[in-house]
Amino acid sequence: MPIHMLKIINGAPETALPSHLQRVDSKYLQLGCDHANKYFKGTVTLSYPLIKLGNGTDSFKIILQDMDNSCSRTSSINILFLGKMAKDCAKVVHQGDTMLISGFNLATSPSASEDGRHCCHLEVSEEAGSTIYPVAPKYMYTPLNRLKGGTTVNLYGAVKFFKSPYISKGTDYCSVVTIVDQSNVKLTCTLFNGNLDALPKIYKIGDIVRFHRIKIREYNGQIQGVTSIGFASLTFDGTPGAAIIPRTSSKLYTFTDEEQKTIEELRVWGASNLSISGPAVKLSGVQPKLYFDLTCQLIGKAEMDGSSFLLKVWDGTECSYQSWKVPVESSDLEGDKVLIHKLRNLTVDILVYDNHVQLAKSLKIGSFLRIYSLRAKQASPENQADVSYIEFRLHGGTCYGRGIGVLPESNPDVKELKSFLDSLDLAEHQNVETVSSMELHSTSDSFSNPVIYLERCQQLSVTVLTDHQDLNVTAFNTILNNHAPQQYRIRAKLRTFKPQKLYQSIKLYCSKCNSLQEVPDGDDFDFILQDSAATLPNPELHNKLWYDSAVWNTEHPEQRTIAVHFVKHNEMVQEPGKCLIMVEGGTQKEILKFTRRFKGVIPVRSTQEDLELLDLSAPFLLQGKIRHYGCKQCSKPKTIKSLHFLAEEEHPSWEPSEVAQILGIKPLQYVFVMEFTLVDGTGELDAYLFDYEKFFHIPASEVLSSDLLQKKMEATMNSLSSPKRKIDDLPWLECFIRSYTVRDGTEQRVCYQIFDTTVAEDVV
DNA sequence: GTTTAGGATTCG
Repeated sequence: MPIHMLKIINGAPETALPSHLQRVDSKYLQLGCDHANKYFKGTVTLSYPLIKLGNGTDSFKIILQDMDNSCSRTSSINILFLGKMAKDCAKVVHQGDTMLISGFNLATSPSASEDGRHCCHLEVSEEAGSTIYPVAPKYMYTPLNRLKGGTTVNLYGAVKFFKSPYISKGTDYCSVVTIVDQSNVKLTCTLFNGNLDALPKIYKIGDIVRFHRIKIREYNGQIQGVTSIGFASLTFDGTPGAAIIPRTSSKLYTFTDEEQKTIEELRVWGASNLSISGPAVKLSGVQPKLYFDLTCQLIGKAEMDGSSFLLKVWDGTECSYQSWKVPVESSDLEGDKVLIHKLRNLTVDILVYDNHVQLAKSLKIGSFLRIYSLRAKQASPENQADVSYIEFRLHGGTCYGRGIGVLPESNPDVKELKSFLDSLDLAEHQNVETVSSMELHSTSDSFSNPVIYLERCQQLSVTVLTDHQDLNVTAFNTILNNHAPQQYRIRAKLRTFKPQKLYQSIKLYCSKCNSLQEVPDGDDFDFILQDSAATLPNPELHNKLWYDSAVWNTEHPEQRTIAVHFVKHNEMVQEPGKCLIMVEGGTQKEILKFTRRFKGVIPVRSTQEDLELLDLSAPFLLQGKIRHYGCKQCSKPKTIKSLHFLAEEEHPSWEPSEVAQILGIKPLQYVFVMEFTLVDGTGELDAYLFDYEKFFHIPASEVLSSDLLQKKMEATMNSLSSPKRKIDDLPWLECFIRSYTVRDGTEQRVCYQIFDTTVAEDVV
């Protein structure tokens, strides 16, 4: 390249100039003289547009003035750049520039009589062996707090914000850059150029830019910078101490030692005055609801519709969340199909929209990209809040710098990414395939086919997670190898469950002593009632201050005395719907009749001093169809008298828990206890369901007394699993499970329990 | 020597 930048310090150009060259005064530029070891020095007073000559050669004409002999008429001379040099110089030569030219041809100027300049002109071309030494002008840089509208200035600044060049609605690329300097004043510049390379190559907040010939003007009361003719820029990495390598498309630029100092000072200032983000987010670290910049490699792309475009990218890490797969015909996908399939667990699909489509189309497979302000959106199919996955979208517009930038291979981040990608053992990320490829030979079950397995992972689950949405799905083969206790999110199918007779799943649980017991059946209650009927009601205990009593005798089928005590409120017996009663001597049938009319029924018997509760195998309270039991081990029943404290409350609610507490009863809770045998394609495990009502959306307490609820539960279980259906046809369940250890004799065993999981509403 | 955009996210 015969254009050599000349470093000029204190106006002395000789540093980089070959020693054999000698300066020639314009008056000695004469035909017939030997100029082989001469150079001409001049300043550009005028430049003409680049034109093509009749023979197709490019030609660029400027006028150089020898400023040291400017009084002479011949000090102005026409210079003709020809061929490639014309093109190169037309881009970089500006009025006011000073340059040295050697190896030129001298020819008679055809226009000398009209323009009054030197009678010869210089022809400058590669063919002639010309070399140009532009002289670095002494550029002045304006601090950002000294800017005035209507001027064209040179600036230095640290990048506070930028939009990577994008295709504007006009004819050019556009890049918006906000810079700031030590004056803490910022300037937003709107830069246009039809040539992408002419815009600054900014990759990160904190990069340092140098703008030459940027126009300052006012817009909406604010100062802004805009590109003007001759705009040029240099960009430097903003990391303090990093090598100072200018990024520019310019073949020709000045750069002095002094400027190195400016850059380093700005770097250091920026490091503590700009919000420079921490380590870049990798796919493995992506969090939902996040906007982030992704540095990645493009491995596939496909046109979707006019307003969206698919990019398949990877960064060598596996996204820790399930990410969406955009359905696309293989034939519509550009890229190496084998590679795309091989990397399918490591790639993510990104849909880019609107204005980004055009740029996306032009991206080359294999190129390294930085996608700015990419949205990681957590999404779920309708009514399936538990099935969440991440959608990667680059929304339309350029807000917050949203866009796509192509990074050169020389970029340090790209170098790092490349060597990381090269170091990857891809087999590690294909465990699904490894496991199933063996199984594929023995079964056609698509459950073990990796592709279908992955597709299935995106299918709806019949269960919903009520918490821990951020947890990732863990495969059974991992869980089964881990130590307890841990918590996992799983995705599996229900191969079978116990008990098959669903009513047997209802148990009574004491949260104090952790005991589980069967729900007593009606016969037990009958037996206890009969036993207590042998004790006659004590008349001394009738009609107390806080209850009224009614007593009657029955003859058939046997002789009995029944006493009903109506608990009063404000010295009045309340309407039946609000009234709690205590019953002595009744049968189960009679008591159940009372439960239909009264707020609550407490079966009691008389002692000499007070009424007391029956044996705790009988319910201590019946409300509606629900029988409330107490724990025999943990309860210390008190006499019934204590109940009047509740009766005196302003609005006695007769909540079972309150009744229990005042009577010294530790109430038992109804629970579903089931064992689910789950399979996920990588293994099988048994997990207990221990649940009051959340899982089935049915209170365990009500199931035994409701045919309807039992049918509902049966229907639910049928939809989750059925021995008649193939495992393939069974739906997915997404659950949280926790592992824990139990001592089984001398051995420790790991068990699993389902929690924070419910059956999806539309399944029930 | 025009226009583009002129910072400030969420639909797909």
